[in-house]
Order: sequence, then structure tokens, then C-alpha cells
Amino acid sequence: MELKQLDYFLMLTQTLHFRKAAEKLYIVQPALSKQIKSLEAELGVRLFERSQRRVQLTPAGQYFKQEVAQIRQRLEEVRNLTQLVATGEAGEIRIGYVGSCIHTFLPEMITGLTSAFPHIQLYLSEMITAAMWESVLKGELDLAFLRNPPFHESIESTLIWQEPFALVVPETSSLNETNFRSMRQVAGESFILPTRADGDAYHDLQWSICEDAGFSPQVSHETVHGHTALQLVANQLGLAILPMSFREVTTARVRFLEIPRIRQRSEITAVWDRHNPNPSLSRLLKFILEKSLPTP
Amino acid sequence: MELKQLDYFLMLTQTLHFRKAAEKLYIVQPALSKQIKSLEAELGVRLFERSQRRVQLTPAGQYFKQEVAQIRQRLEEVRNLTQLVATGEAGEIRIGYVGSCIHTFLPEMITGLTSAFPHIQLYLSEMITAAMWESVLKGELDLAFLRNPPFHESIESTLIWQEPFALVVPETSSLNETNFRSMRQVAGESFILPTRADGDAYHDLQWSICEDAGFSPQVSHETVHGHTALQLVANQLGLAILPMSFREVTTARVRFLEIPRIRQRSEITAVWDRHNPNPSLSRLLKFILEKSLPTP
DNA sequence: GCTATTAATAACTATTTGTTATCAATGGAA
DNA sequence: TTCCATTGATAACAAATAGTTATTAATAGC
Repeated sequence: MELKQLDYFLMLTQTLHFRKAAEKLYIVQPALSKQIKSLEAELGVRLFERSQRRVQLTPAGQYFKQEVAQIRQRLEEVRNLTQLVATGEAGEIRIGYVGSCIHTFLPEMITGLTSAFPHIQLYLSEMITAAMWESVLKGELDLAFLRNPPFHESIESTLIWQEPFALVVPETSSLNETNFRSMRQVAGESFILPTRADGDAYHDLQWSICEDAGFSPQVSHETVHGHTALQLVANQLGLAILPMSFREVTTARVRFLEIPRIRQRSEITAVWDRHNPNPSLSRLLKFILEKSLPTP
Repeated sequence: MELKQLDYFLMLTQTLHFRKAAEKLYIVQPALSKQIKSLEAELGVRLFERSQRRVQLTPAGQYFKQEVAQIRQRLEEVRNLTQLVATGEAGEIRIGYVGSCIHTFLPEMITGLTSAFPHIQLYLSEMITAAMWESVLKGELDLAFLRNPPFHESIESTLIWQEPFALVVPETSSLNETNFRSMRQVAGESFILPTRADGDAYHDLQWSICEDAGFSPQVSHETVHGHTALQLVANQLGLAILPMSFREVTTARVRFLEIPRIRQRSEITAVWDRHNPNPSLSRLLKFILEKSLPTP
């Protein structure tokens, strides 16, 4: 069975006339007769009833026609889509991100991407930074939005988003927007910091905020998740340092106090593998690099 | 693009090794190289990344593999199903029937047929006798259950069901099971008869019941549908002669009185075109002829 | 630096497909 | 009826396609 035979068959089902079908196929009638014959022989099924003066489909031929026409059309679609995939116009992109992205820049970016690239399917997963780093290197993720990536020869990156840090204190605390002037005021408190298991960098960044203020923080708990930290703070189990944007998406009984005059900011970086062969990725990156200028 | 090339492609996606794939395909490595190359050239898309030491799929190749594997499998299924259709083991049968069948033999028959021929799809339509007769001749119906078919050279038939006729009178009538002895008692009444538009035969059959009793009926209404006749009787617009089985399926305020000592019975005949090429039909008929002995 | 392994290429052969010429069957016209 | 035009099948041959063998260039591992 060959595709050519199926195409010949389909043409013959249209005309029900060997000579005319052959003409439309730019071959000669005996060639068509031979191919149809060999198709029937291979299937072991008579597809046409030829009564010297009239050609018509057998019931099996009718069924075969109907199904083969569908298959043939599908194959043509796949052919075209494959070409789109090769140019990157169609395809799949797997994206990982840390939790805070989903209440800052990410929704808008996804909206923009899906309307700019309607044939590219985005797969989104919230993950911790360390896991994303591994996944990008293994090729399991095409793109990751994470914090403070280390250097790696084959990884490229660009800063996507930044915002100030806030000190998060329980609602019951005596500190508030007006009387909080410096981290020195909380030198004696215990802190909830990001765990080192999710990479040293983010942990060290927060540590350095305290160090810059002249003290080493006492650590009561460690957690990767901002929302966990918020609940711990609300329950007076320590203070936390979080990106300011968390204020808008929590109902925890806490207060966000912007930390004044510090060099550290919460930053989200997009990272990807320089050697990633996914052709959709470069299109996406071009779009992202154009659009996303770091904002407050 | 040829099926052979797609099969070669799929094999290569399995092994990702030209020599091994060629071996499994019982061809030699350069032949495989050439076919893959020509497939890629025709698509205009590189499907494999060959780095002298390692062969791997490009993203477009991955997409193509996934889709082609499905298409190939579907084609194989269709191939096998086509063979079943040719032997009649799979297929479609279009059946027409008059209304009374659906509360007598038909449900049981359908149950039996679908369990005996799970791959044959039955399409059922309630129709009037005249329309079915036309449809069977045109090949639009494979099988029809109807009343009193005329003779036709290319139509075969068999008696499927018979039952006695009942005289249907309004509930308010003075006639009942004990005092109704003969059609002569209702010689002066007006009758609801089947319309001639649905064939003379059934009309004439009922007429003959009256004639045998020595009178020509006065016709108040004509209708093809038993349920219509029942409503007319309930509203005292005439008497009707109907197959006894209607008694079990109506809530109309009427009485069914079996007509004693008459030669006429209500008969349902299965008819089909002797030249119908549908291979499923002969299987079905064999089953039907074995099972269905006319019952009272 | 050598060897073994891998895919590509070229030249040739075998197989498949298409073409031309012809036939047998059949429906319609004379 | 007889004849003719039309149709699909068949046979012999030509063209195109696919497969084989021999060889090469590249590279990973010893």
C-alpha cells in the first residue's frame, strides 16, 4: 500500500471513470488500472465494481474512501504544521516560574505571548528556583523565571522584573510605616529566610540586607514559599523580607514596611539554554526582550 | 512523500541509528539515508540532527513523529476494518419499519442483531409502507418491515410477524368482549381505514374484512398511523380495525374486541433487494430467517 | 596518533511504475 | 440485427525509483 495508490484511489472515487481519473492524475489509463488492481489485491478486497460500462464503489470501497480521505487530509495538515514547527511559528514552550511572578508580570506576559503566537502552546509550572535550574539544563524547561541565577557557560539570561523588598511584621507589632526607618531597629528579632536548599543566592541576598545594617540575623525558620513565610509572620514566629508585591495578594494579618535606602532589590531573571533547539524559543525571546523593560 | 518513507522515518525515530534501523527494515544503510534525505527535502524541514556520532530528532521531527505514528496506526485499522466490511462482518444496515413493529417483535430483534453482529451499525427509521418500498428499490434502505408488499422481480421477502385484528370501539360503546360475535353487528357504523396513499393493499385488506361480513364499510376518515386512528375512535369519530398489539401501548379510552373467525391477519413482512450489494445484509438475513418464526 | 564507528556519497543494479499498442466486452445507433 | 464508439484489462516495453556495493569524511575513544 502506497500513498500514491491511495491518491489514485481517491481520484477514481471522484470520477468513477478510469480514463478521466487517469487524465486528471496526469497518467495513462492502464497505469491507473494496474495500481487500483494492486491495491485491491493487497487489501484482499474489491473496492470497485466494474461492469464494463459503469464503475461504482463496493460497500467496502465506500468505507475505505471515507476513511482514507480523512487520513489523507490529516496527513496534509501535519505536513504543513511540521513546517510551522520547524520555523518556530508553531510549537510548545515549557515555562517554569517562581510563585511571585504569577501576581506581577507573568499574566500580562502570557496574554501577550498567546496573542502574538497563537500556534505556540505554553505549558506553565510553578517551581522552585533550584529545580528550574536543573530542568533548563536538562532541556525539560525551555524558559524559567527565577531569582539570582548562578553563572553557567551555556545559560543565557535577562532581567525581567524588579521591585523593592519589604520587611513583613505581624499586625500586632509596634513598627509601622512612619516609625520604621532602618533595619537596625529589628537587629534583635528572629527572621524567616529562604532555604539554602533552593540555592544559596537568594538566601545570601536577604542575609546581606541584615549584614549591611550591621547585624547577622537570627534565623527562626526557613521556607521557599512567600505565602508560608507570611503565615509564619502572622503567627508571630519571626519577621520576613519579601518582595513588595506580596502585599496585594495576601490576607494574612501582617504589615509590609518598605525597607529604606538599601541596594538590594527583588529581581526575577528569565533564563534559557543557549543551545536549546526549540525554534519557537527564539521567537518568544525576541518578543520578551523587546517588551519587558524592568519596572519598579 | 510515500508511506514507505514514513515507515522508514518511524523506524529511525525508534533506533536513532541509521545502520540499525536499516537492518530492521531489511534494507541497507545508504538506502535509508537517501529516503530520509528525500523526505526531509520534500517537507523542507530537517527531521533529524545528525552529529556524526549521534542522531536525534529536531523539534519538528518530534512533532512529525508523534502525528505520523497516529496516522499510520489509523491507516492500519482502516485496512483491517475494510476487510471486515467486505465480508459483511462490519458495516451499516439501514432499516425501515412501520410503527407497530416497535411494540411487537422489533426491540427483541434489534437486541439479538446487535449482540450477534457487534460491528454492524443499525440505522432505524419509522416510515410508511409506500416510502419504504421506494427506498428499498433505490437502495436507500437495506431492509424494511412493512405490510402487504406487492410483487416485484428484484425484491425478496419473508413473513416476520402476524397477529389477529381487533375491532376498536369507544369505551362508551355498548359492544364488549362478550356481546361482540361478528362484524355484521357493525355493518352500519362508519370506519377509519388506512389511506390508499400508503398502498392499496393494506386498505383493501381491511375493506375485505367488511366485505366478507357482507357489507361495504362507510369510511369516515383515513390515516396511516394506528395511534391517530385510536384517538379518532376515542373521540367517537368512527370504528377502526387494528392489530391486537396496539392494545398494550395505548391509553386511549377505547376497547379492543378480537374479530372472531376471519381469514385476515395483520402481517409484517421483511423485504429487501435481491441485488443489494451490502455484504452485511446477507449475514443479517441469515440470522433473521433462522430466528423469526411467525408468532400469533 | 591510531582505530573503530557512523552517516553521506557515487556508481551501478534491481524493482517498480508508467507508456504504447491492443483486446474483449457492451451499450447505443443505423 | 450489425456496426461502431467507448470502456477497462492485458502485454510488452521504456522510464523512473529504490536498493546495493564500494568508498569517503568525520569523530569519539583508546
